[in-house]
Amino acid sequence: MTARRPATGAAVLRPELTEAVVEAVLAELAEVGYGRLSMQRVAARAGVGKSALYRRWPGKDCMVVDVVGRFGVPDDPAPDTGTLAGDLRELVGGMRDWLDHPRLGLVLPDLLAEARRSPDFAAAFRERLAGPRRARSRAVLERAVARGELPAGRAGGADAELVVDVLGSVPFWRLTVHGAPLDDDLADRLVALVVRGLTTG
Amino acid sequence: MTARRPATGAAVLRPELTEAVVEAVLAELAEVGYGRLSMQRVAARAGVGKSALYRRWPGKDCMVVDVVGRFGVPDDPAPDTGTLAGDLRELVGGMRDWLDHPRLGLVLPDLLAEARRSPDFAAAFRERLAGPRRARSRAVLERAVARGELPAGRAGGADAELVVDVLGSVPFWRLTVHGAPLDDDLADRLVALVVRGLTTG
Amino acid sequence: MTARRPATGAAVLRPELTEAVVEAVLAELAEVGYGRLSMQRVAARAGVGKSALYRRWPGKDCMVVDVVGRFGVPDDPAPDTGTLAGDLRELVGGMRDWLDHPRLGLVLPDLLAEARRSPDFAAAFRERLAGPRRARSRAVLERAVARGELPAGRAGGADAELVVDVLGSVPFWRLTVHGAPLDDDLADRLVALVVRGLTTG
Amino acid sequence: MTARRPATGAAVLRPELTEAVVEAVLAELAEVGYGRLSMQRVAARAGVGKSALYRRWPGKDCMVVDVVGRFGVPDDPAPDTGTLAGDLRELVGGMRDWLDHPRLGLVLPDLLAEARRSPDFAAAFRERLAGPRRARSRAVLERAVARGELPAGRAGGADAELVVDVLGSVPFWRLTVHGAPLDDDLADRLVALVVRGLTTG
DNA sequence: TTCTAATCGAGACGGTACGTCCCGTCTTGCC
DNA sequence: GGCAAGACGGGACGTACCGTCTCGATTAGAA
Repeated sequence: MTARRPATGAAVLRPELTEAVVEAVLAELAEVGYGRLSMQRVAARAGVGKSALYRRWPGKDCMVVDVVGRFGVPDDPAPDTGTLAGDLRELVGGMRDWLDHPRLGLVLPDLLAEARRSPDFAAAFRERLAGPRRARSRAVLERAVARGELPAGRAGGADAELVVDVLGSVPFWRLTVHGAPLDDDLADRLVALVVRGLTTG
Repeated sequence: MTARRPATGAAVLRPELTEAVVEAVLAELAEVGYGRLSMQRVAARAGVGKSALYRRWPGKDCMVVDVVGRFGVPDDPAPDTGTLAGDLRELVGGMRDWLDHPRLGLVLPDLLAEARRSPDFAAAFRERLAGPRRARSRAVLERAVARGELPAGRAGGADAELVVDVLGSVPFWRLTVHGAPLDDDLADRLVALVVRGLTTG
Repeated sequence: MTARRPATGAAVLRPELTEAVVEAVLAELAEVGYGRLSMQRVAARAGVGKSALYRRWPGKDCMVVDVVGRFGVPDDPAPDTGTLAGDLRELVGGMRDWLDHPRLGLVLPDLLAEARRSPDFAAAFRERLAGPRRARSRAVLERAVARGELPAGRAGGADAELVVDVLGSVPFWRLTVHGAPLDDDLADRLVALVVRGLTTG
Repeated sequence: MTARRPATGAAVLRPELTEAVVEAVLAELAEVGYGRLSMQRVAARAGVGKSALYRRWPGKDCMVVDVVGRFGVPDDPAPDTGTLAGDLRELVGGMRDWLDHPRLGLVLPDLLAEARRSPDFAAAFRERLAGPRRARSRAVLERAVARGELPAGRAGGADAELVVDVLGSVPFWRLTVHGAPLDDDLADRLVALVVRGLTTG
């Protein structure tokens, strides 16, 4: 589920071709989705031969995971606005924007569907895409405990896990089931609900 | 205003064949998913000709939506355990069991992915599958308001919408992203989080 | 290879439907030919149900042979102009006109092709179509012998057989291989050639 | 001005596959004829994929014309026995043998029928099959004129055209309408008839 | 510099599925 | 029982891709 490396230094896969292919894969994914993505069309769109694709990846699955993996992880560190609510708002907003991205947004549901069936795919997905985002959310919660905003017991363990899921799943669900991204009002209400849920009782 | 009768002669689609096809579609969906589902395999599995399929549905998309729609709506009414927490636990558990169903569970992510791209598909999905489930959740919240467990202002409007999303999306997210269904402990914690979020502040 | 007759007199095949079907068969044959003729289209064109066709004939082959047989035999007797050359001109002209008929002309090559493969078809073809025309030609030759225009020995036996073939095959060949009917000049030359061939030596 | 070479890379249609397909087409044509010839059966019989067929020809029509065209032209030059009658006997015998060929013989009527309806087909048929054979017949007649056996005026123009038709059409007609090839006696009589027709008057 | 080995495009290869059309049979309900 | 309407299983059509494989041309490191 990852890119091949050349065996010896004799002739190296030309990186500009790889880039062209990556661009083409993203464009095709956005337009027709994973299921209807065709290696032939990707190759044609990138202006390369089919063999250039199969030389880099063993198949469609791996190619897509690898390509999407290159663009899924946010480069910036976890938000730090000084308050839990502020940080959560940032997280939810970031998730929403990622999902609504004109290129990547349409792809995530495809990947989830594929992951539900293929364990390899699921593992790659968790490692490359879900994992890094979850780590950012955890960091926010831990910082809130450190600041004393949250009781350590509740936010540190299973509840943290749960909140991480809520922050990821609700923006996804709104976009997919309702066909429109989570608006600012609902995002604020979601953050407020979670904060109240974590800090009371 | 009744169902249209043919002018003369009978030639009605034989219902036992429709049932056989529906069974075959579910089985194929569970095994290979929507993307790799093949009409000819469905026909062969059901022991019918391909034309029997195309006589009933104009294509793969419609067939799958229709077939899944027949099994997506729970027959039983909204749970009524007497307490909001109890009702929510029922809802979350029902959602989890539906998603984890050996036949339907594997299909939902496929449908979401398809819905994200095709507006027709999305509309059918919302009407046949998402809508009825959301109505059940709303009924639970309204009953809690009627019982005085929830303040009317909060549970009636946008917050209710939000909670309905949380109840649906988290079980889905656990199963899809983590590859394992929401366990009882997490389900309880989710319900508790939501109840605290709704009743405090 | 012939039409079915009703077993008993209880309910009789309605003759006006038969006529409509025959018309439709001829029209379809002229337009698309035997190979691409479809029972469905014939039934639709005739405004009847498919079962009306299969109730009258066991299949496509028989239906076409029967229909064409109804129109292939010239009603008028063998020509009698008083001279062999005149009679032959009439025969060749009649053959040419029949082959060039807007409805039947396009069908004969289809029937020949079918006959080459199916002995039943060939027998029906010979009996219904080829036989009557050959009889007319033979009558002309016999009359020429009776008039003393031809020596009995030559025109009576194998040579007559041969001439009958020449008179039928050449107009067919011109039309089919050259795509244009035998013109008057060539028809005259053909007759002259045959007459010289028969009367000299 | 040589054959065009591909810009880069090879990927040339493998000739041994073409040969296998040609063999399969001939075999299927002989067995079931043009109308019932099926591309998938041809492919299966040749042991190739269907796409190998469509890569070579755009459809059934073209494939059959091309395949038959490869085998329709006699390699040997026009016969030259020294006498007109001898040459004509050779021509008629050759035509009869070609039509009675276990593979090609059954196909010609199919082709004629198709040609009668499709001008493209007819043109291909005339160019590839009929044309070369007619040229051979014409050469024989011209040689007879050169030898002084025939008067130039008669054999050179329209009468030659006619004789060429007679020589082709009669063997075809016997085989197709009577179901049996022209026997030697009738062939001799036909030649005699034509020679008398050409040399007298 | 020459040799050599891998990459490059192009595309043929055997397959599989698509959705459409038609086959000949069979069933149903009206006349 | 004739009849229309049309569902039924089957099968061929021509198209689009799949993943593999084979070409000749190009290119770049190792000898």
